Amino acid sequence: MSSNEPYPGTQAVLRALTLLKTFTDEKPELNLIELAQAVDLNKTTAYRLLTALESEGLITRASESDAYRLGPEAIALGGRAVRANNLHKVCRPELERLAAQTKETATIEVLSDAQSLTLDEISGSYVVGVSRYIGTRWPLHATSTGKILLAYLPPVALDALLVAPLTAYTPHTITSLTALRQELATVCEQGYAIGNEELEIGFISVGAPIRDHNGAVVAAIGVGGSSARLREEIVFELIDPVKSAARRISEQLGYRELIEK
Amino acid sequence: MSSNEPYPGTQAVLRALTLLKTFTDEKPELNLIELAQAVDLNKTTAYRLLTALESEGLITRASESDAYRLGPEAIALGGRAVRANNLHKVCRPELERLAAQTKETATIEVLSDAQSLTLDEISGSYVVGVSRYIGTRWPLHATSTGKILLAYLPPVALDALLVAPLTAYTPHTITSLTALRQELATVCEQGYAIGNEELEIGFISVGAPIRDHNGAVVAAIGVGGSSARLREEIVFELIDPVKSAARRISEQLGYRELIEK
DNA sequence: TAATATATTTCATATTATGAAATGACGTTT
DNA sequence: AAACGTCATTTCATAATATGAAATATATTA
Repeated sequence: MSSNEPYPGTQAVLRALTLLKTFTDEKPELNLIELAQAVDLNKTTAYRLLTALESEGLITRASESDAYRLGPEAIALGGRAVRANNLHKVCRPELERLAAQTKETATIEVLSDAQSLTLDEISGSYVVGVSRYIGTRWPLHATSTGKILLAYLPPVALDALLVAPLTAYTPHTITSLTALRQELATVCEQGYAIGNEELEIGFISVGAPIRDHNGAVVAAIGVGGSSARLREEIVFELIDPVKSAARRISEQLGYRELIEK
Repeated sequence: MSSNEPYPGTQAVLRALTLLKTFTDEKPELNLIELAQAVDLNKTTAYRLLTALESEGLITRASESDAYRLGPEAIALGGRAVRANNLHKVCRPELERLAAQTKETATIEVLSDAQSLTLDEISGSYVVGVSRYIGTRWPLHATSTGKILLAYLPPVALDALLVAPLTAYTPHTITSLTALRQELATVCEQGYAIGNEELEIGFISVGAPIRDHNGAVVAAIGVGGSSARLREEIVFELIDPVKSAARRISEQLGYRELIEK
C-alpha cells in the first residue's frame, strides 16, 4: 500500500480528526460554517461529524453563541497521553529539580511532526502560571531544545527536515541552512545548545540531549527564562545543571556513557 | 430525536473515539486484540480505525512491541483544549445558573498575591447592584472561598501564607492559626467552606473547590448574601448547588473524579 | 519443524455515510 | 409587523464507503 494514500474505509474518521485539528490557539472557537469551509466539507457532513465529537465530549459549545470549541474529553485524553509516555515519568523529578535549582522554567521536548513538542513543563519560581505550554509545538531551528533534537539526527532524517526557508522569528533567528548546519555541528561537539532570543526577543534558554539505552537522542531537556535575568554569565551557569539533568535521565533510560575518547 | 440514540451516520467516528477512550492510566498500552475485545469490535474494523488514528498521530505504536498507545497529537490536542477552556469561559454559565438557582450572588475566585481575587461575579436577584467586586481582593482567612483556596494548598505553600497576625474583621473572624488550621482540615474533609459573617457582619457565603485536569485546586466558586435571608437551615441548602457547580466546572476543565472508594 | 499468536490484506456485500434541499430558530432590517 | 438574512438542524434518496469473514503474512514459541 502506498504510504500516504488514505487507508480505505476510514474517510469519516479522518474527516472527524481533521475537524479536531482545525481548532488552534489563534482560533479556539469556530462555528459550523467556518469549520465546514476550513476542512472543505459539506455543511451537513461537518455537522454530523461534530455532533458525534460533541456527544463524546471531544468538543463542546459555548452556551450562548453556538460556537464549537475543544471539550473536556480532549483535555482528559491529552493528560492520559502525557502520562502514558514513560519519558514523562522519568523526567518529572529531574524537571522539578532543575526548575527549583535554577528558578527558571524547565521543559522536556520531543520531535513531533517536524516540530518540537513540549511534553512537560515546570515553571520556575518567577512565574505564577502553571504549564502553559504543554502540548505546544515549536520550530526546531529557533529553540535550544529544537536545535538539540536536530543536531543528533541521522543525516538522512536531518536532510528531510532542513528545508528552506527558515522562518525568522527575531533578528537573531538562524535563517541560513549552512549557518544552521554549522551551529548544529557545534551543538553536537559541546553537548548543549543555547537559544539566544531566536524565537522571541527576551527569552533565552539552554538545552541538552536525552538518550535512550541505544544511545539515540529521544528528547531534549531545557531551561529558560527572561533575558533580563539571564545575562551572559548567568546563562553559562545553566549549562552544567541542564547537562547533568540530561545525563541522569539518560542513565535512567538505560544509557551508559562510553568511557573512551 | 431521542437524546441518547446515536446520531445516524456516525458509527465509525463513535467507534474510533471509543477506541481512544480505551487507553487509561492503568492500561496505557494495548494491542489490537485487547482493543477489539474491549470495545467489542471486529478485529479488522478495530485495525482499520486504529490505522486512521495512527495516521493522524493520535496514537502511536511502541517501536519494539507493536502495542498501541496514545500519541503526540493527543498531547497537542489536549494542550489546545486546556488553553481554549479558560476558567472565565467555563465558569460563566455555571455562575449564572448558580445565581439564578439560589437568587444569591455567585463569584469565582483565584489565589493571587496571598489574597483571594474575584475573577467574575453574577448578582442574585436579591441584590440591586451588578458585579461590583470583579477584580477585588479579599483576605484568605475570612471568606468561604479564601478558606477553600487555602485548604487544598500543598503544606509548604500553606505555611508561607499562614502567618500571624490574622486580622479580625468581625467578632466571628478566625484569628488563631491553630483554629484556622483546624477549620481548613474540616473544609477539606467536607469539600465545602462556610463564611459566617467572618469578613463583614450580615454577610454569609458558601464556597467549593474547582479542580483542573491534574486534580489541582485552581479556583473557588462561592455564593453568598445577607444573613437576614440566609438563616442556618437556608445556608445548608446552598451547599449542594455550590458543590455541584464546582464539580461540573471541574469536569469541563478535564478533571475526572476517581471512581474507586 | 510445526504450532501458536498476532498483525495485515483481500474482497464481496449492504450498511452506513453522504450532501442537496427543506425546515427551523433567531435576530436584524425595512 | 412583515420580510430578510444567517446559521443550525432535519429529512431522505442514493451510492459510496465501512464492514467483517476469511486468507495471508510475520514473528515467537514449543
